[in-house]
Amino acid sequence: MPAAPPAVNATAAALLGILHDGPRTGGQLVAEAGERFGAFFSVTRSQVYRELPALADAGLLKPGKQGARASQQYALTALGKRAFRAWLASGSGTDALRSPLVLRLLHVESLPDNERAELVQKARAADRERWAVERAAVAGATEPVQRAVAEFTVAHTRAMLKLLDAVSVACQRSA
Amino acid sequence: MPAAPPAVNATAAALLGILHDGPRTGGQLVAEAGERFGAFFSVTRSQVYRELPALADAGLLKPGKQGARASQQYALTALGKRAFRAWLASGSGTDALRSPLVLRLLHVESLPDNERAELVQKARAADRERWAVERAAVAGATEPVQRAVAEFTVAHTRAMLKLLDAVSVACQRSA
DNA sequence: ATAGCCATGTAACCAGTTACATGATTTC
DNA sequence: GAAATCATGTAACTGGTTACATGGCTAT
Repeated sequence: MPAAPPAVNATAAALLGILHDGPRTGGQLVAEAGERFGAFFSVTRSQVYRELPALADAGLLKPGKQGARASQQYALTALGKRAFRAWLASGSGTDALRSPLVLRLLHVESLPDNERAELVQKARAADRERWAVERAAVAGATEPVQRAVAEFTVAHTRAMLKLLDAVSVACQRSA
Repeated sequence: MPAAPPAVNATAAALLGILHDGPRTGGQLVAEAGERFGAFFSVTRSQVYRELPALADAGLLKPGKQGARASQQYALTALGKRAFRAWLASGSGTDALRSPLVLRLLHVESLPDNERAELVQKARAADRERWAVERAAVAGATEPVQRAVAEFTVAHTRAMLKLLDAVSVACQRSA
């Protein structure tokens, strides 16, 4: 049997996933990661540019042609494909939510009215916008799994909006 | 006007929040953080033990009595209270979700049947358990804000369960 | 041609995680 | 009283973020 592929982290796996659809350059990966799973998995430019050379060193990617502006194309290798498959199967169960915003909301009653209102309003505006984008993604999804994932992100954002509403109401009442 | 309190990160803020209810030792903080907001904001022991001396150095906490087993009590200072208030108001809008599990689900159709089933099953079992705990928390919540937050976590977990179901169905269909 | 701009890539920093040492407490 | 155990605390490492340098493209 072939040597076990090296273990990769979630960020690297995200990139390997995209590279299944063909070679990409760093900037393209950043953009595509944002589009495809920005709603439930954030990836930053710097992470991408740090991972790519490391993955190439590990033999999971093969550097390809140089593009414009010194951009470097990378292509998936066979080992890279196997590393991705291994990551997929190595399910770490559920993953923890970590939301500073909710933490703030828990203590929001100790804020003066104006600051509290601003906090809630800003969060609500941001989430409303997110929500619209995510609903559009649901409408545009054709594959059933992609559609289900899109619906998940919509549900998540809707839950947050509901929370913000409830907090808003609770504070008015206690005022 | 008084000097601006030092900026703190979300982890530190979580601890400062708890310490509003009285002095605590490191271990107590770990336990209480897990109970109070483990469902939406994870805090690990090591983070706590690194933050506490740093916060004391910054003057946000004041070391108190030594407890059993060399455990050190810390109490909130006036500066600490102001730093917490400042953190509360410095709302960074919405926070990004980062879920390796969803990332896996997106690609789950490329896994062999048995591995796919195991991944989905394990996640489902873990989430079902979480869900039960969270619903109990809703039932036990008396304060309206706390209740709304608890309901948010329930909604989040329910959305994840729904996603897992949908993925499961989609895969059966395509098999 | 040149000035500004924007994509690319780099490096230093900060936060989160994992794995390990230490010593008090409890149990036999 | 000795051994095992478990809470406490520490240290090293990995991953995520922020801030900066560089150089090709574009528009005037």
